Amino acid sequence: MRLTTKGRYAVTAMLDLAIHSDRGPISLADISQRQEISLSYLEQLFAKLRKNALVNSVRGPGGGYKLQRDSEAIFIAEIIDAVNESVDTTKCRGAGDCQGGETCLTHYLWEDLSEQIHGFLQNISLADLVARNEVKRIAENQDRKQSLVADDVDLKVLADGQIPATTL
Amino acid sequence: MRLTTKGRYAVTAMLDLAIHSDRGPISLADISQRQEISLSYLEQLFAKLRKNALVNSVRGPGGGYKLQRDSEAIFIAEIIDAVNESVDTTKCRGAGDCQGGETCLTHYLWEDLSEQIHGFLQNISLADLVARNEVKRIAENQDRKQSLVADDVDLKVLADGQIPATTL
DNA sequence: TAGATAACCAAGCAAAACAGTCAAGTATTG
DNA sequence: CAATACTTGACTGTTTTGCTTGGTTATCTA
Repeated sequence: MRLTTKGRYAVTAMLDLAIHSDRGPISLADISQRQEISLSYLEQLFAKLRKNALVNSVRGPGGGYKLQRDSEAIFIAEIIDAVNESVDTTKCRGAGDCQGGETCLTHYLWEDLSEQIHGFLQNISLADLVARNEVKRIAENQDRKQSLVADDVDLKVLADGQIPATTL
Repeated sequence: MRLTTKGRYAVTAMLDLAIHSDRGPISLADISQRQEISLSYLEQLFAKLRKNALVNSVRGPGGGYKLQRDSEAIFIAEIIDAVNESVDTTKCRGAGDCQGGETCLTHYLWEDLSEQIHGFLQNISLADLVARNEVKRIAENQDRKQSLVADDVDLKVLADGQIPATTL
């Protein structure tokens, strides 16, 4: 599980796609303009997103990309994994390599932590983020009190921070 | 919030420190051997960890590094932030830059997500990772340099990837 | 059918980050 | 004082990022 700006770009682009999903296929040029990501870089990212069955492409005029599943069924971890092509290179693969065992020990601990992070991001869908977006926009346009309430809810969810025992 | 092998190395090294905290100062050479991280790379990492008040150094013979706080009070997010020196360069800093507003929206969403990940890792302490019964037992076994057979058994448990849900 | 559109593809490139080396220091202990 | 062990800084090679250029295909529309 890596987390770099590359994954950030991918998530941002996918969010843009989710937000405008009602408009039919969205061209990369549109996303490029809105999100200020270079077109060719988007092309590279979407090639990977497509290979990982996250988006569908429609060629020709009026074409573009669509989410392959509902935004409720696409999770952040998938997107990040898709563009990072995570080839997790743990030095000590398998039990045979480590004589001292200590290497295995902390490696294992890290792997575990990495899995937890992954599980965490696997529980956040694009729809979750879009829903927030709309809450935020509505709040900005209309009432401040609503915004505060929504923020409170979010923060509570955040502060919870509990790792679901199921992931372990 | 970035998450790369660099942060992984740092967390691994800090874990090693936490595990052997009862032995007094731990030299980087020891960590280097156990965790298979180059000494000079460790030096760079620990320079940053020291600047961020996560470790203390003891110079001279028998010297090394110690955790500056209890392992219960050192959180994964701190370690990763320390070595990554996160200067998050969001393109649209402040609201003024974005005409369409959409850029701001998704940037905001990402920031929010990033904060969530950060908050998540801020809730996991070094002690949390170390204080798993099995792991602790394995560590003790390794320290005592028990028979190879025992090691094999332990390693098999490790490779299994099962963690008792009770730990977190 | 011609042409516009936009996905697809490949090669390459500059800058940054990563991972590590090397060498000359400085502080501490025995 | 000498050995140990951290400190500092400069330097190097590799990989990843983010992007450019220059195409080719597929598809829609006039």
